[in-house]
Amino acid sequence: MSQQRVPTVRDVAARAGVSVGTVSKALNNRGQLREETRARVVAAARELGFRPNSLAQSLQSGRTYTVAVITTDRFGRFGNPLMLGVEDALGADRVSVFLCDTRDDPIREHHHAETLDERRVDGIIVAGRRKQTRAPLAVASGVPVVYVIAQSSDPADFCVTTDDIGGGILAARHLLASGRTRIGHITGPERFADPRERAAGLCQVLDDAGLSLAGGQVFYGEWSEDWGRRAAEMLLHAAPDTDAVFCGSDQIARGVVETLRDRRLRVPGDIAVIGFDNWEPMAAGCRPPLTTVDPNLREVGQVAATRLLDMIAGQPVEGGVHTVPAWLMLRESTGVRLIEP
Amino acid sequence: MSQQRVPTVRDVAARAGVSVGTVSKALNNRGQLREETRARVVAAARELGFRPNSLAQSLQSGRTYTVAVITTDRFGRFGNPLMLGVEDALGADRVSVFLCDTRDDPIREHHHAETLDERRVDGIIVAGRRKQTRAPLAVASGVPVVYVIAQSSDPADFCVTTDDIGGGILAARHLLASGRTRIGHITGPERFADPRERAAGLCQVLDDAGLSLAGGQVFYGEWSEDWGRRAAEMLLHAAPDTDAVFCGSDQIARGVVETLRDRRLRVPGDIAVIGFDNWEPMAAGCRPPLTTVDPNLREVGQVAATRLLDMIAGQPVEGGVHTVPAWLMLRESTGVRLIEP
DNA sequence: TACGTGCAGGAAAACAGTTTCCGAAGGTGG
DNA sequence: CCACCTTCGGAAACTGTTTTCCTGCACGTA
Repeated sequence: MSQQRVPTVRDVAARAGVSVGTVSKALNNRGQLREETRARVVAAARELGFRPNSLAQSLQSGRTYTVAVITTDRFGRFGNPLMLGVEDALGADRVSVFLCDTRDDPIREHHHAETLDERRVDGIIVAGRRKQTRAPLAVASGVPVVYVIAQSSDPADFCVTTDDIGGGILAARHLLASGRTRIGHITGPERFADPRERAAGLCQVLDDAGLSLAGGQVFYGEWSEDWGRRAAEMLLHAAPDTDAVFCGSDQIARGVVETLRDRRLRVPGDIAVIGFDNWEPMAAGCRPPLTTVDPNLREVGQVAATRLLDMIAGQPVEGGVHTVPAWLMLRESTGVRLIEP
Repeated sequence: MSQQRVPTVRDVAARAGVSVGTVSKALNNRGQLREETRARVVAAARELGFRPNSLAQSLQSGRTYTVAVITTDRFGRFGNPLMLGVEDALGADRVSVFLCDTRDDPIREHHHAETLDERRVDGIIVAGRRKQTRAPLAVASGVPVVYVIAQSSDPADFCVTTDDIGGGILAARHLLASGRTRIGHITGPERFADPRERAAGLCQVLDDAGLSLAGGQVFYGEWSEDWGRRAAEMLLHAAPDTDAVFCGSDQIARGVVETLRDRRLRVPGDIAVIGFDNWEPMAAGCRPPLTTVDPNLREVGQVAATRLLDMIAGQPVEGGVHTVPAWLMLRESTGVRLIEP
């Protein structure tokens, strides 16, 4: 095994016949050096395969060019587009990211916070799975923290999250615009803020249009296909003339569509169905493919990372909650209604 | 903003009335110190909220306690259980993980490799999305690298991957044991090794049992529900008496199940269906819930990380491919066959 | 010839720890 | 009473890099 020691500035200096300080200057385009000297140093560095030790650099500069993402939701699918957005913003700056999964365990979170403290990360993104208020991350004062989806209980903290009310409005307007008027809503647990906000957005639009919810209530339940199937039965029982269902997730929507098919109801011919999440494999694999509200998690991640970078750069970022607008992914499940079924 | 400087050993030393060397010894249980002195230092450190700068520690020790995971498959779902396994193994050792997404771009990969080189990570896990042979990661000699799923073209490298042949065998045996004999196979693209191996496992068991593939061929196609739907039609057309379908993914299986239902064929009553991946929301949300082969990605991640830790610790790890056995997640789609349909 | 001036590059001090070596007490035995 | 050993803790070197200061040296001018 060629266990040769990795070369340092000293090795480069020796090979180029200069001092270490000169090597640093040459490699970083600093100071006053003859072009010939600079070239000689660069050549020596290349020949040795020299890579500056970033630990030493960070120790000296106080910047590590690392950011951590602390998440409770790795397993879940939400983390993926989010991370993509984060990397979009961070990658440009040569910032590396530590991924820390707390598995919803406060002890693990604390443990990670300590470690990150010691590693002197430049900033931290705390990503929750749900919209809720949480205690601020216990971390050394001075390290910028941005909260994502779940917000900090400290109003001075900056938080970026999805616009669920807006998503509900978007879905509602779209259904109305497609000529639907008897709209039902099947969604997740009432104890979570996300489904409540989506429902609020929907109801607001319905109110404005002088309409009311098909079935007379929001069907709160679970985030599962099975709940979608069961709730669809309930909804159709309560309001057989329903002509659209807004679902709180694509999974629920899949279940709803299945029940509708079992009942020989056509989608979108008889009933339009709209989902939430734009979880590609779920929504696109559905028959018919699902129109769905995309909460724009990638953008959420991008905004979070960008603002974090601002804070790291010392720009003042005022606290508060920044919401990223959702958008509508149009597919077939809300297509044109058949006039004569 | 309370921008107070973060405390260093020097601050702790001053407060405890000792020298910096003593602080280090006290905090790390090294050297010969009176218990009283040690306690005094520990108290001072706690009062100041002292956290040792791990950059300085690493610079000195040569170990960073960081590992990087370079992946082409973040967006995909495979990364999640894999990362879970990696963290299982790494977490115990206080090792932090850098997550690098190459997005399948060799330039990005190279760029990441350079950065990791400079960060002096202790080791690297290179995770591919598919079983294939790839060029070794271009990284400074000496840094241990473990390959996951995709293997290195250098036989001296260590690689851990899934057992797709074994998975196919598992599925086939299970179907046979449930009394099925006319088994079809619908799967992903033929150009990938994974689906070919799964098919090989299946065929091997069928051969041994003196059976042949329903429909006379493997139905290679795409990793989509839609392909599952279409291929199921083709299969039933070619072999109407098919009594089981082994699918190369849970998505395909969902499509197959849908076509079967459209055709009024009961699952598992008339036809058993078995998937691959054990992608929970897909498989469990299916009606009936899908029996499926779990490729054990979490275990793959664990093994990879554990061996990497071994390599970092200096233990010789011999190159070659280590495969992790798959297991069967039993749900309802392969339940007992109805004798009289 | 003496004296600024400016350029090129070296020496050394940071950064924040750990570790090795060494010396000063204090106690013990001859 | 003195030599010696142990115990405790300090001083300094070291990790690899950047940065500040400083010193030669060549050059131009008086």
